[in-house]
Amino acid sequence: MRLHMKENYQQRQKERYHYGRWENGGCFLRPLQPFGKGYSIAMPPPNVTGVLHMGHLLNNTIQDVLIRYARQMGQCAFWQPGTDHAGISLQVKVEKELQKQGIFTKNLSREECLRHACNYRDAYGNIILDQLRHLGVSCDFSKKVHTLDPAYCRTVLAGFVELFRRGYIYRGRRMVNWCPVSQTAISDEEVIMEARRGKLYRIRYAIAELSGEYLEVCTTRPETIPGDVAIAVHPSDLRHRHLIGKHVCRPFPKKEIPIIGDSDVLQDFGTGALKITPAHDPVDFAIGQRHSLECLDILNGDGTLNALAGSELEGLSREDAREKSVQMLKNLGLLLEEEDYEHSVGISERSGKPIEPRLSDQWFLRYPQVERAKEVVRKGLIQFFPRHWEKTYLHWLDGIQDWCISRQLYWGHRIPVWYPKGGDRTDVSAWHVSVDGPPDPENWEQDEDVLDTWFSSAFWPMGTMGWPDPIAMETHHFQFYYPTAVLVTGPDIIFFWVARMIMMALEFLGRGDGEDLKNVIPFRAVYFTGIIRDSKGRKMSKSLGNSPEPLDLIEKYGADGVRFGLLSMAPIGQDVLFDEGRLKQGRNFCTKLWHACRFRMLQGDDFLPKLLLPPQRISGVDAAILLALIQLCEQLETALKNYEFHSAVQKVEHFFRSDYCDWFVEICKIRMKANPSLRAEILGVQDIVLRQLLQLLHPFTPFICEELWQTMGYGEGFLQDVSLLTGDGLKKQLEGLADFDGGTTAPVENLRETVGLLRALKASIGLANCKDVPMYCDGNWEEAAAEEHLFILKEMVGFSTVRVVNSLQGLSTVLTPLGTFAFEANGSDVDGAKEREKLLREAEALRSNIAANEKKLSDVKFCQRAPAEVVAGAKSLLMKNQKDLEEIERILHISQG
RNA sequence: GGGGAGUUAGCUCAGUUGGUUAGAGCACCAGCUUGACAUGCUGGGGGUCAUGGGUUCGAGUCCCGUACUUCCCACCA
Repeated sequence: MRLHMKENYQQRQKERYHYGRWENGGCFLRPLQPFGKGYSIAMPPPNVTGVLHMGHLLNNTIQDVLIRYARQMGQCAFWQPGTDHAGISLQVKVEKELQKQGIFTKNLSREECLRHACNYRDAYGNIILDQLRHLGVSCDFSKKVHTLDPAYCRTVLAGFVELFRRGYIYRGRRMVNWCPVSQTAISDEEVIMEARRGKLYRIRYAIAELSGEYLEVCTTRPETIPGDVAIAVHPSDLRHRHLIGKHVCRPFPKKEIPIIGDSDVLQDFGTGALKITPAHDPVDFAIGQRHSLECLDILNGDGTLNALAGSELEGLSREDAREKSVQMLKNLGLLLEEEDYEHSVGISERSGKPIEPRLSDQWFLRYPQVERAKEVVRKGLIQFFPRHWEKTYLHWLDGIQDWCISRQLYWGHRIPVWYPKGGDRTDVSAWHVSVDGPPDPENWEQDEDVLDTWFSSAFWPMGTMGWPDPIAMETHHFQFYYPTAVLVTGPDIIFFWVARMIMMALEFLGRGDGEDLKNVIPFRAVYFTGIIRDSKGRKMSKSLGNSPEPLDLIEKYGADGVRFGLLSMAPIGQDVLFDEGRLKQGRNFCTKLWHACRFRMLQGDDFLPKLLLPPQRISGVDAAILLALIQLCEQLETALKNYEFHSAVQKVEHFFRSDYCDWFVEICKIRMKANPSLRAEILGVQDIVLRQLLQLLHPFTPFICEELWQTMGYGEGFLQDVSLLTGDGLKKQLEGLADFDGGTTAPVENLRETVGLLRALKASIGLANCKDVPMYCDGNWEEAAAEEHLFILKEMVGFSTVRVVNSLQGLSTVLTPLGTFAFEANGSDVDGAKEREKLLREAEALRSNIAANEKKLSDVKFCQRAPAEVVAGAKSLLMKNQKDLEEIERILHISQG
């Protein structure tokens, strides 16, 4: 009969309830009066256009774990949330949206465009943060910062102005990556090289001075022929060098162009001759510069060909123009061959279309503080977890190129540079560069470009804390909370973001060395999460449809379950193969935790542990579980210190399930039944464990812990505010409260091992469910230990009595740390033959181990060179094996009769 | 082309400075409605630690080579 109705934990209902309580209770607020030590994390601001994905869940779970743990450890914890205006990404989305309504932004003024974009941002911008609430994030929403907030804009512009003044920012006409779809320049990091299948065309140009002779050239881009201004060959190329100085006829538009010699041309590629289109290829551009060649730009901003390409190609897209020019070459008899050719093409990360190298006027940043940025990481001032990302970081900084920071968009921080109205824009001395603009704006025109989104993000940790405004820095407690403790992000933005934040902080917050640097760096550690992939290892993406909906998962498994599951599958240093089964395990863990607490409560209110009184003397299984608990605390401290969340979660789950529930609680039931007077003491120990467990688990599964903390009555107020004892602290506390036998747990371990061995024996001979069978022994067991634990053994294993007999012959026998025991088999092994075989195998294994160990110990080198404890270990193992073997031989001898 | 990471049970991964007989979870098989929990319990099978050398008394662990996987960077028209 069941005493109680089945009951289950109403997970999502409780989660919603507690999140509301926390927010209303101000749990997440940055402490008003900072005290002690500050611990802050700046959340990587999600894009306002973003959709919550699995990466956000993992990333924010980790940050939440860290910030909650810091709170428990009594630190002033502040988690700064925010959103990123998302530059191109938002502008593209707004324009698509407007197009549906028949509105085209090219017909609108900049102000009107901005208004639409702001509306869009305001409508969708907070969705993702709101979604994150379901996960239980404890960031201080009242301090939320958006990258286009007025205050943050001042940060960004001040950064620009100062970098300009210091000579790091300049304007120049350079070859940049042009996205013809978004019609803006993009940075090198936003270009993804992709292998694309195309054709390599072998074509020939007639040599003007030598009628009937041709120079052959290979190209993948025949549509750029109108932009050709020369053909280059290697000056020492015997096939071609006599042609240098002569000319070829460009077929369309018809023109004679020179043949030049340049050693950048690869002799062994294609025909060894390279057509030079300086406006549309970086290598060609460089060659063109060297030879003072004209730059013939035949493309419009949208990627179509312009009038310079000639009337036949003008207006065509790049793709159409390629087809057309191939046809034209064919017609002219100049196309010799086309072969399939796979080569890598630069693709715009945003539009997915090939970028176009384009010469244009742009703003560039020469990175400041490159060497010191390397140094702070190399010297461990900023620690990377996992460490190997250091190499990627350092390598990138080694080959760093100037960064094109201007974008031809309206959505973003507009470049704070003004030119005299109608004046010459190239005259730098006439420019006005300031955060607030010129006092007489009517006489000036502001630069049209905006800054790359990542430029604004580079100031995130300092900007959110008020930099550079001294008053704002004061109110944000910059001194107290900066630098942030840790940055939690993906390794894919190590260049985009991590490196740039470090350089900006070093540039602006001080130039000191040594100790000073500790207050300058933007974060003391960077934890790189893995990228979440599907079970087949593919990146999760919308197009593949392999990404589960995060909110559905939270509905299904609860926020606690999702958090626990995600952490358990996220080992340090590797990508995460997503497995929904883990989330289920997470939920199951929570359910079991709830039931374990429920069991405690069902023992009666009179024992409800307001005071947590342990027994006067703690020993035996009580001491063992408490020691394991202390050890668990220590393991968690280490794991969290090293950002080993995977290991933390695994350790706590193992302790709870295996040590506490399956072993300790089951024994408690037996002890309480056998000796009701021990009830209060036993439950007291359970309370100590459960209370500590709820605290330990709070960072990982905050909701259920809060719920149980309240129902169990373990403390007043919010769980997060109760200071968490370290393993050492807990040990001291226990020693202070009771006579705590923290000594050897060997007897309990022996008991546990014996239980396991006897259960296995019973199962293997078909007695798993028989509890009324006698257990036999022939008198050689360690009675003292057995007596103390006999009733536990009886119930845990399931036997009626111990029958001492003269011989174990014909019985199924097993060696245990507490002695040799036997059962009378049921059906499958009536004469004990099966177990005898097992014993024979065991004896065999023991003999070979003994032989190996004897050999080892007789080896003089081993005894001399191995450490003493290893030698001693081998000796004691040898002895144990010999003893076990003797015992088995004795049993086998007896049982063979 | 340069660099990183990896290869341990069917799957996902642990495995501390080299030291007893290599672990966990999932999956699988068998048994169990047991007074918290079947979202559970008990038991079980399953690994030549990718491969070839080397160092060592001793190698999953350290060194060198090879193969494969994967990521990043650069890029030849």
